[in-house]
Amino acid sequence: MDSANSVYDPGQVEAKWQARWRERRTNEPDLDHTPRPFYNLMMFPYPSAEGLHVGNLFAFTGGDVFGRFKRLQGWNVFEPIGFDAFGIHSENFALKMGIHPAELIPRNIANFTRQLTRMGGMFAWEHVLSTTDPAYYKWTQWIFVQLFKRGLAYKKKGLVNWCPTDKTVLANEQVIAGACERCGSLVEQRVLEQWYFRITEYAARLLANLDDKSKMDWSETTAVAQRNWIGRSEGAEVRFAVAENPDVTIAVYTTRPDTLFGATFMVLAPEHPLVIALTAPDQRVAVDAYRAAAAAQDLVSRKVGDKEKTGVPLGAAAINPATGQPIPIWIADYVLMEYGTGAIMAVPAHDERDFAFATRFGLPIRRVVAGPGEAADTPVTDPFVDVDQGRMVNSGDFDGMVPLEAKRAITRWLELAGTGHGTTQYRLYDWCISRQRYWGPPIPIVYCESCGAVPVPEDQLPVLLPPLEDIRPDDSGISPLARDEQWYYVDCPECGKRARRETDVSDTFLDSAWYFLRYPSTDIDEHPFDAERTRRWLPVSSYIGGNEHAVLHLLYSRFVTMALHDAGFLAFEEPFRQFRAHGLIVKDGTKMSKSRGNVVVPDEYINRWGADTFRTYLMFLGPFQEGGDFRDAGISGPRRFLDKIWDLVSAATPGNVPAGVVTKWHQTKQRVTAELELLHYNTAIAALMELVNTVRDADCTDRAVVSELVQMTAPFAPHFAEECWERLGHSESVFDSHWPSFDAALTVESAVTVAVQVNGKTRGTVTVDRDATEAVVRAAAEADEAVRRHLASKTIRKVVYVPQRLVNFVVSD
RNA sequence: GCGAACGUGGCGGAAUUGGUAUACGCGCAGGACUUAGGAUCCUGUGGGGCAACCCGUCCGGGUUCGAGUCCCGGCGUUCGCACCA
Repeated sequence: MDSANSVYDPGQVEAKWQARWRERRTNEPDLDHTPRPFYNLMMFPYPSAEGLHVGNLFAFTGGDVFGRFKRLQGWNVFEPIGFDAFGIHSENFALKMGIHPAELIPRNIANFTRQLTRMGGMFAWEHVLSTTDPAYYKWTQWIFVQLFKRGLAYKKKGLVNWCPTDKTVLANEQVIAGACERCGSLVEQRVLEQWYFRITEYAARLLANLDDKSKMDWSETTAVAQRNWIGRSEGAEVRFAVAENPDVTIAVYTTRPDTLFGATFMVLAPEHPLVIALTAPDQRVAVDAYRAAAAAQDLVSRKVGDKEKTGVPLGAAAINPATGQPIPIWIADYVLMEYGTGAIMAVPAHDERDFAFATRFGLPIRRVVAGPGEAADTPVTDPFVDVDQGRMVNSGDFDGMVPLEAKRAITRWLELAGTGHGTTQYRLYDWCISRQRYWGPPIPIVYCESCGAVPVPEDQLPVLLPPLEDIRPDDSGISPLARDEQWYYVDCPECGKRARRETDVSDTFLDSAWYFLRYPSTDIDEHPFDAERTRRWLPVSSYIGGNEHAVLHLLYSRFVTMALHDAGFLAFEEPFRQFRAHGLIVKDGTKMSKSRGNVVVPDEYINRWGADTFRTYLMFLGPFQEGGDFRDAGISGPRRFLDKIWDLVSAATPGNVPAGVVTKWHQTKQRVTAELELLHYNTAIAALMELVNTVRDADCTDRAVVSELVQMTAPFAPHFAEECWERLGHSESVFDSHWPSFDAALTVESAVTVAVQVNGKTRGTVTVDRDATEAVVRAAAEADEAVRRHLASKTIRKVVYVPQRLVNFVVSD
């Protein structure tokens, strides 16, 4: 293989450099001393039995290209990887296979490790972690304890989402359109006692930081998704007195206090605590029946919109504080107990749902906003909802105002009258973290009859997951952990009396909400994250991952970081300085997934073409941040590109660079640098291909040009570049060289081609000196034959001249 | 229904502030070298026309000397969220 003319053999080259990187610890930065730390993070995978598919590889390659680029620019890049191996996904698969997850997961991790190594990722394997490792989940439990101590973890009995297939509770975020995100089963409502994290307390800060560019520079699509999820809305809480008993008031939340005069009835959620007391005797039977039906209903039919409205009157009334008139009180399942106050003032004239309800049950409709072309007495056929348009009507002193103005005025009036106040609501719910399953970190709490719920002391962590044989969940709502009596009973850490353990495990999303804090400190046992390492490496410099985690993982990670910041453990409150969402690789028009049966396994492609060609191909097939359709049709293109560079390396000699090549060379360096910074990998590769074409057309074999071509190709084809670099006579890794710099003066071409238009239509081009004057360009343009034809017998009215771009003759007959 | 993104050759996709539409790659056609080539190299490749030229970025309008790009109105695709008051 020392012949200069040898053929590029990816299998051999890749094996050689993977071994050498490991031996020389090429990808292991010195975490304690590096002067220019750059923390390059990508979302760690869940180690499934099927292994990595092309979609996963696309994401990891994109992250790796960025890390390698940064390293060539002189940063000390730390690019860790790990495994998110706890959770229902792993457990269900293990149950299906009849293999214990503790046995199955290490096998899968071994396979993932093989694949991730093979793709040539610049991973710092000495810092690999798995969330299932007691040395890791000890600290997951520690975080729970810290939140508990600060009152941010609490237990409450409440309505929860119960998945009848997975037999566990789900967070609201894990329920998609009323079905389990994982298995698709319809989710039921159950009343259970669960652990929650008080993320709602952070809603305002989580929202505000999204706009603080000094703390976080994120893809706008991701920020938008988080804003929507947090769901801030401004409105007012209004207290309505009950007509039959004015001492009792019912609070409602509305975003439209301006429409107060139009509230013609009130609706309570069926679960509202005042329902029983307010129900008139003759309505008792109907109300009880409705409440029972609502409770039995699954959340899908309860929550999915567009179904016909149902409800029953309580036989009671409330006084509208604006009009002083009594309005009937109803219960209906379209009002949700979890949001606002669980009660609404219904304004059928200006709300779609209230309108549908009023129409169905013949309730009064009172217009209080007249839209364009409407008057105070125009019948309501379609609720008018715009707050920027229209005028208030039938609203006493507020008539004539624009709704937006009336909003403020009526809120002020409510405050003066003492019947309400302006308030802010969030859609975000507290994070339910209890899971009645086996495969997760046990929640570190002990229940003692004398001391209550006691957190397990730090020096007794981790609470090890007992090696149960039968891990199957059941319908009881109690975790399988309760079956291990030896584990279940424990002495109270405070008084020493016999007590029992919490048997729920925590949500997998807690495991992944802090893993980036652990990576730099995996070799340190005393702390979850070493203070000095954390100071040097965090917050994360660049995080690249899928947008499917925009509201789950990314929001939880922000919350945990913020809580640890407030507890004094971290100096920063936002964990990811920069986040970029990559696109999705689809196959035949749909997302690649096992259930759809369209998963493409990368191994066979790597066998045939080599990892470097495959990486380059994946990055070339479309814009990284948009993804694309996977088809293997074009893979030979990137391979030919590498072959051509290989030949150039074999032929490289010191020599002169032709003038035309010099310009292209420097332009390419400028372009590729800018494109990589923006993750525009496909156009960066196109630019490199153009340079190769130019160099070959000019028969240029100059060593300097070829060397820099190799350096710029290195992020995409790392093993290939290392081999070329060695063949060019270097003994150090190409990644310890430098990123090519360009000379701006040399990117400028001396001659420019200017388009010549007549009435905006291009009729020809002229090539002129770069600094040619307008007169010279115009003369050259007019000399062009085709242009002359179009100017003949016309009058030139105007000439538009854009230097170095075009000259346009505006003519008429 | 609400929100976001998008619509360019046979295909994947390029196109600073509006300024030569189709870069780069695949595919295809012709040629060279070859016993052979699914290897490599060269040439061509948006549609129509012998040509001058005409038509072309989902459709219809508009602004402009000039629109893939900006504005208005449609149609279509994809992805989120879905009775949140």
